[in-house]
Amino acid sequence: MKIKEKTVSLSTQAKKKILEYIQEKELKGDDQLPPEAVLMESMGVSRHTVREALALLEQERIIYKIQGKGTFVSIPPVPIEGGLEKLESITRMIENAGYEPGTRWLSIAEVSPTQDMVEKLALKPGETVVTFTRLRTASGRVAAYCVDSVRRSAISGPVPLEVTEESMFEYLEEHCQLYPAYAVAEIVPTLTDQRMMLDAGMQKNQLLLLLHQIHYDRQREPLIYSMDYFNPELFKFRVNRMK
Amino acid sequence: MKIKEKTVSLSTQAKKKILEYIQEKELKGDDQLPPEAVLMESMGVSRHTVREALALLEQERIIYKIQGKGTFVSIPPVPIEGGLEKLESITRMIENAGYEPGTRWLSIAEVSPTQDMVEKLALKPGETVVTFTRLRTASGRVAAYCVDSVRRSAISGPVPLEVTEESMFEYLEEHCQLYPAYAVAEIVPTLTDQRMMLDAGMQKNQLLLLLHQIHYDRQREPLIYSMDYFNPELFKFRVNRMK
DNA sequence: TAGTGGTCTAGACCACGCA
DNA sequence: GCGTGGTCTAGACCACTAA
Repeated sequence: MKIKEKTVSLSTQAKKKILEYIQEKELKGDDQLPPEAVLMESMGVSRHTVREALALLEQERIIYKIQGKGTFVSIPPVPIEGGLEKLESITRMIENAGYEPGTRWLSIAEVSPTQDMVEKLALKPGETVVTFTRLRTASGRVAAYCVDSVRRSAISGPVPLEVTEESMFEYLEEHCQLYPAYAVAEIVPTLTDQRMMLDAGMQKNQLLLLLHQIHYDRQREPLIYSMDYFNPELFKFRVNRMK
Repeated sequence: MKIKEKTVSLSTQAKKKILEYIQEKELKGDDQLPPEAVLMESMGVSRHTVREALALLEQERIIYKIQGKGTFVSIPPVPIEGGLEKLESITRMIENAGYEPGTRWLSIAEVSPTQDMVEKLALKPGETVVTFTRLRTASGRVAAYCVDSVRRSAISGPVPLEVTEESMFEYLEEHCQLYPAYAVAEIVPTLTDQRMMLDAGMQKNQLLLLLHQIHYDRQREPLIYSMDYFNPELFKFRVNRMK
């Protein structure tokens, strides 16, 4: 049996070659790359393809261009780390921070939506939601208190008693055919509330960062309403801001 | 005297035409746009140009594409509001929130940098920084406590006694030829500290959102080290997260 | 004026979704 | 199999920078 061949586009290959070139020549910040015409020839591809490769590198801030002057290597020539603007599962966030992700399930229940949920998820009158409440841990320490809700109709069959997937995204993709593509997150500084203190044994008045998110699919359909309370002692939240 | 003619690219014109088409036909969410071949013909441009126009619209999430099916209008067909990932001056943020921006200057002083500043701004040994401390107000209410530092050598002449520009960015661009292009922001939930309570008359233990930012120019040179403490009662901090 | 990146054209073939 | 968007080529002219 053959594994599906992934054909890599020429522009992606070209991008890789340019990166290797930077490595080989040990180019540092503000060093100039060869002009597009030279890259075309040396890689045997068209200018369009070269420019696509350069566009990818520019997006990752590995290079920058100045019209009339040339293309240059950014300083330092390593990509900056991803920030919050990149949508990732909490599992991945915990892994990226260098911890071992864990989950303690607190409850899965079908409940009436709040007014805010009705609006944000565009629920029909009388429609209920299923709410998943979990405590996420990072190498054993309390990392986040997560409350995620999806419309009842998204889940076929009875409300599950347990979910084995570590990541909520994985569960929703595999069992509900929900494919979140982007999210709008509101960031709110907050303190532990009564419920969390009981559920998770957290301290009173501990500072938390609430990520109040609505996840949407490619067609901008709202899928998930989530309230994730993060422990700021374990996570740094970064955002890369561009003009 | 003639004002500089701004030639608008064909792809930008094409983008505008497509937007007008959506308006005219009153296309709603998930409605299909004409295929690229038709757009080429009706607008009299090449496929490349059409695709550039569509790429711009896709970036703004006004449309989405599915290979093999077509191009569709997003629901709702309005661009989502900008979030934190878009770098803006605090002045603009206050204006966008619908308030009247104001500034109370607290101090401008040449000081020794902290160790963190030396690292983040890549300061030479012995180099000092100039720190601007301001209280920003929104229609009279306390909006943010801002502490911005730049390397001493960036400011020609003596340390200014006052700055008239409302926006720090404007001041730095016009007087120091510093052009911030992007910033890396760390988001930290925090409480009012002693200094702020004295300076700004804030309450003890009031929740704040600290945006700890380093601003860089196009060449990735660090320019500004800033610590902005925002009043979360006045601002919602949004981040648009993409997969 | 020479050299660079920015925009645009015309045409080709490929990969995917669907009937 | 057809129609869609995705990728790629070859070639042209424009706009900006610096000598």
